[in-house]
Amino acid sequence: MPKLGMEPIRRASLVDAAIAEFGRARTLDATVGQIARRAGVSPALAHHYFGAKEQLFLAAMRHILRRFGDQTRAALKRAETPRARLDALARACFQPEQFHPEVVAAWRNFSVLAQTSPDAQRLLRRYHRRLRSNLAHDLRPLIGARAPAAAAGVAAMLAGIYIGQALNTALASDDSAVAPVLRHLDLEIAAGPSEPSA
Amino acid sequence: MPKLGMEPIRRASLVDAAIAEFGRARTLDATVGQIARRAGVSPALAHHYFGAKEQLFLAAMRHILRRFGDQTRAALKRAETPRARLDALARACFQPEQFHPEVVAAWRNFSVLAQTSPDAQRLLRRYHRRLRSNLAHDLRPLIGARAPAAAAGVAAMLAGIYIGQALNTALASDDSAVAPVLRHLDLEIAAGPSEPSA
Amino acid sequence: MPKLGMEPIRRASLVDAAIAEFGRARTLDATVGQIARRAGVSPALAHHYFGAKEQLFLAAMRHILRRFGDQTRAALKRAETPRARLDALARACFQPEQFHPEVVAAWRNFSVLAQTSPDAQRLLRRYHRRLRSNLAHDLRPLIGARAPAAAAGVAAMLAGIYIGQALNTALASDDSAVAPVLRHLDLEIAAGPSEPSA
Amino acid sequence: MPKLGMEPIRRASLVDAAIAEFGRARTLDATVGQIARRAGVSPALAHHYFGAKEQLFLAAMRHILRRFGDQTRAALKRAETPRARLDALARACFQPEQFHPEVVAAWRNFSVLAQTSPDAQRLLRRYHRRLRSNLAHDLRPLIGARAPAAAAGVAAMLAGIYIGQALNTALASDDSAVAPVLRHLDLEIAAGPSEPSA
DNA sequence: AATGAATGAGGATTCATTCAT
DNA sequence: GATGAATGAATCCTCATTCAT
Repeated sequence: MPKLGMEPIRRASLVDAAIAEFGRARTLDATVGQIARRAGVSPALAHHYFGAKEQLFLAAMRHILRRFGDQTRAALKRAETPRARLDALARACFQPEQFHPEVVAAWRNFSVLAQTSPDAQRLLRRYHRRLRSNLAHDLRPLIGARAPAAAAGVAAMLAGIYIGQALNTALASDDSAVAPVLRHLDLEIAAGPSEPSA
Repeated sequence: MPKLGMEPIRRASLVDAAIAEFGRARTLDATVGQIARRAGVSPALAHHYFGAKEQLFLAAMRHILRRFGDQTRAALKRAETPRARLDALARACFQPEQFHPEVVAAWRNFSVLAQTSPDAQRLLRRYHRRLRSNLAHDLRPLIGARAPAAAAGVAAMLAGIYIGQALNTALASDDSAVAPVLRHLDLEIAAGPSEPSA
Repeated sequence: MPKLGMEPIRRASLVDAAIAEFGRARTLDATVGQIARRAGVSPALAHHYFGAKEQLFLAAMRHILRRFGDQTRAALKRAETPRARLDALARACFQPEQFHPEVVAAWRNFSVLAQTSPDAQRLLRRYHRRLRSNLAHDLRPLIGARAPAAAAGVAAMLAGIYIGQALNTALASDDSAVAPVLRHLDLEIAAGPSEPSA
Repeated sequence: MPKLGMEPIRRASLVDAAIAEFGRARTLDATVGQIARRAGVSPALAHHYFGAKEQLFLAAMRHILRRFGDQTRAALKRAETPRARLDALARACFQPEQFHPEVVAAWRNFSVLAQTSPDAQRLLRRYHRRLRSNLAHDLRPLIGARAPAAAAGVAAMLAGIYIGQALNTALASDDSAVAPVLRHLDLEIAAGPSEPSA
């Protein structure tokens, strides 16, 4: 019983199914067939709406990134001082959702896909750029010209902790994850603006 | 013309071929056939010696990790103070070889493989554990009880920077890569042992 | 906004689109989807009007044959002697339009289709029969009873030259194409009616 | 029970199966699966030996052309005068084998394939070139400078008759097929060398 | 009159792996 | 010790076609 206006519904449910399937088949090879079956449609429909597997993967990752962005923005709005905003940013990266198996797997998929797909690479780089730029923006009032370099350090630490956590099957609470980052922020800020950064 | 004692030679050349093939096919799908062809043998021989593709991949990664370990130990031997050893450790992670395309690709392969292969996961965890333990060992004389927590932060930053670098096609010189880590070490050490870590 | 009387318009535009698409995809696999898109309608509409892909292909070929027939008849009307009519017939087969890529491709499609579709086969045979009959009609005053056999020879040469030309990407001017045929006509006519044909 | 030295056997049987399958599925879409099944092997083996469907098709056509060439050369050897050789050439084109359904279908396949495959196009052109050159070689002693033009006419007639015959399901005996060509040869030769060809 | 929705069937191709030699 | 032979299983993708709207 075909109905009109199904496109957005199908797209969304295929994207959801893709993410869920990433989590299940920890391997990268979530197939179009599996995803479609989970979404309750035929594989042909997935191709009809997304054109190719890669596009479906990309759409799934965009979905995750969009949600991450929304949460981050919301957290930033609630913070009032630069330091509070930096904390919020760090904590946003380690929200429980980010450690759901399917999200972790999606990130892994994504970083692999970025090796071959220019679209994925662009998306991934944009994400990193934004994160660094956000960090630098709030570091500037506190440490001045050293902000960009410090932002890079913080961003690296965030990324490193994320994959470290993602490697352990038992995932730590976000608080223990975020601690080293907060510590690093403390140290950088305490060092003050005068000191030249490497 | 079968010869005696070929086993170690064949194994080594298959491992080399696997690593080389990882670099060529940026995708994960280096096939047994391609690897065998590069090694100048039949795919059947690869199975004969390694049993399965996964084992060949693992052997390749072990090879890379062993070389990394050797280089690290050598560098540590040349350093005399704890701080010098910490520097050496950090620099070892960013030696040019670590950024050769095939090594980067091998790491990526490896982290994916670790999701499904218990052997790979064990190997990967052991590597991380050793790195953190090495760092903590040399941090202890400088900052005391805070050493383990600080080691985790440093290790995370190392990992984060590595993937960040690996994502860029144009790879930075190891000096700019190591800078944020040295900076972090400076800050942690300057803070001294008294201060409690988060 | 469905309108009345759209049927002939849609049919015509689908037929045109089919022919155009034959030219574009040199392969036989012009798909219903591509044709419909080019015609600015949905694939479902093509089925609505033509029932099946094959019927659409047939309609396209009928369209081409009808145009060819019209041009031929017009050329014949302008000719006054039997010999002039034979010339006109030969030249009609090599009019520039017959070498437009889409027409060449349509002929190829058609001759393939004729292997499986009785309708197409019937159409193709009728075309050949008419051509031979036309040739024989004008040969009879010149060579008498040998006319049918000679017509077969001329028709064969016409067909052979057409595919020969169609095979070369650079298509010769119609004059060089028609020359062997005119030559053959000259010879047959010069031989006169008395001589028995094989 | 795999045996050694199977490659040539498998290749040959796949080529045979392909030709047979061309005849059965009058359509162009003889699938690799069908061909492989007929040859008693898996589709994967067909790919193993031929790399791709197109190459298998090409090999099949080369096989047919080679046989045709062999027969032609044999017939030419038995002929002693130029005229006898021309007759032999014409008759060779219409030997019963050339009208076996699978051979007719292979030719059709081939001419379609030539639209998209440079390899097929090259092969097809070479065949035509050789035929014309053979004809011209034996026409020269009889009609001098007009030989090339006359050869083109004869070749066209041969091709035209072939497809004409191939279109009829009931295939005529080779004698009635070759008659118009012999007739044309008679006329051209009777006209002698002096007359300029168009 | 027209279409968006949906699919079943199928097809080329790839690949790890097995086994007799 | 080494390999050629062979395949089963899987995957992405395409397309004509149908149907409710």
